[in-house]
Amino acid sequence: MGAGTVDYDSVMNLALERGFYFPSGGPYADAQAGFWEYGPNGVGLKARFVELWRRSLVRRAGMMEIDGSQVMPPSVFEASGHLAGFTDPVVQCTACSATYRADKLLEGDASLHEGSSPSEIDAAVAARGVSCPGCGGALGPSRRFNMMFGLGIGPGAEPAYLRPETCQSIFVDFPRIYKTMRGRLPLGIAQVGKSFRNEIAPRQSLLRLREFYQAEIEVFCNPNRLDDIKAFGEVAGTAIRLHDGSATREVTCERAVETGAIANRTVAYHVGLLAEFYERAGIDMKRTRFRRLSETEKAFYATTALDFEAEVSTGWLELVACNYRADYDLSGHAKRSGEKFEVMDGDEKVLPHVFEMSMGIDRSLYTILEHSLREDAENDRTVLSLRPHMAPVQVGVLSLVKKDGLAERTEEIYRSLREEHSAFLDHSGAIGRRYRRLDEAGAPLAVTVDHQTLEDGTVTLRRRDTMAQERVRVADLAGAIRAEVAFPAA
RNA sequence: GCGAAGUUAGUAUAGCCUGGCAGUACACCAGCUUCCCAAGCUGGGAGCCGCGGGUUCAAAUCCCGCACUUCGCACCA
Repeated sequence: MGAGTVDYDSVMNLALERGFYFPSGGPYADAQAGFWEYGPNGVGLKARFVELWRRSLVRRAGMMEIDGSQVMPPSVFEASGHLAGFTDPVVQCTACSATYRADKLLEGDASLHEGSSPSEIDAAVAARGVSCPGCGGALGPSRRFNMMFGLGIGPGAEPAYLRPETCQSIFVDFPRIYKTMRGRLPLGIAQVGKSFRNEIAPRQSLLRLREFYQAEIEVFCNPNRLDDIKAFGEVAGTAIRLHDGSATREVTCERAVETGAIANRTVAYHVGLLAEFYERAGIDMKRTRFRRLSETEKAFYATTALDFEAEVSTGWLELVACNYRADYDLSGHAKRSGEKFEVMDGDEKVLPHVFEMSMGIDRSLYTILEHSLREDAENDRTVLSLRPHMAPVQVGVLSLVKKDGLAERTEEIYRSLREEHSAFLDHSGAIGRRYRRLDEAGAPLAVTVDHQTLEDGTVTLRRRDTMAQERVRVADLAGAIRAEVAFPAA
């Protein structure tokens, strides 16, 4: 099947029909856009994605994982720069009420800078005589639109915010974790959880949400020892696809450092682990790239920035932002809080630098679905070829026919498997229909009980991708499934 | 936020112009059949027709408002 025959709509349809995800607030008309729910199969896929992330990144690189609060006080976001920087100055036309970003309309105006006040922007609008690009009407006064959701805590409605990224608690907690958990540089601290952004125009289901999952990793390192990574050899030969703005070329992590395409081994090591993780997650790596961001695209804190992107039917999609943030975060929190964020690295006292990998989980799951879905025209079926260790349903347990005690025997086998494996019991309808349903949900294996089972204690084990079957003794079944769905390791 | 088009069962849709019992296909459930790949037969469940208001004896249908979706613009740590 050609890649082009699977598009956004067929993934969306699969998601709705097979319980992967659907809009939140179903029956109510005032449900806002940008909020989606995961159904049973979506939860299963997400759980396995996160488990693979823990194995392939957190545990493999000896990181520590925390789980921080989603609500944080204003001071955190003063220190992080979000209160000042996570806002867009907007102006609205008084005639047609179209809204524009003021800094885009005034691009190139030397009197303005990031964080110009509304009055400075109004002055620039007046001085240059800017009017509405749409209808030519007069522009109203500018205001700042902050993308953070504000909250009122307690009866006094004390201000607080839903976090717009998970990582701030990692920075705030870093000194405590480093001390109490006996950390040593370089130290990765990881967190998976929800973040919230008040997007003006959320679109395309999981691709742009107002409430979404992130998996973030902050690697704290000594800026003087960025090439001092013991495990670098593990990924030295790992290929990554680097995109420099015009061309994409595949290089090994080692070569990327030698040629200066990647600044140091700390960055290259983690980028290599990331690439291996996504390969294991079932994304088609030939349709991915690490894109180097230009100066104008970089976030305001980043000194070097790579976006890990995947090609899907709607275009290139950013899955992970990899930023070298230097000491921006720790020095910001040190200054705002008055606490000390320096730590000892051997006999050297350093304020660690941070390399961040900020992963969008929802987008990653969408990409896995799109890259895994195929139409098998020859056998007239739709197949979700998830890697076996990623599948929300690992094994279907079917009776070929219900009578002569086959149903009862099937249920016994189902009960013996379901605690260890995600199993699905099905008696009803034609066997081919049941196989196809399992194919569409991505179940890699199906066990079928037939009359021979009653005679010799064997069942058939069918593989989703090839439709091939073999006979397996019931006693060996759990082991066979375990081997098939095991998580990969280096 | 702007513009356009939409919103009817799990999914895709007909009906709307011209107001009068909400239908079809696939999917789903049960039974029969069937010893391995969406077969067939019989039966069944499923929808406050996006939400709210108005007109009318009567609204999926006409009018108004709102929400959401898609596409384009704009936006996007």
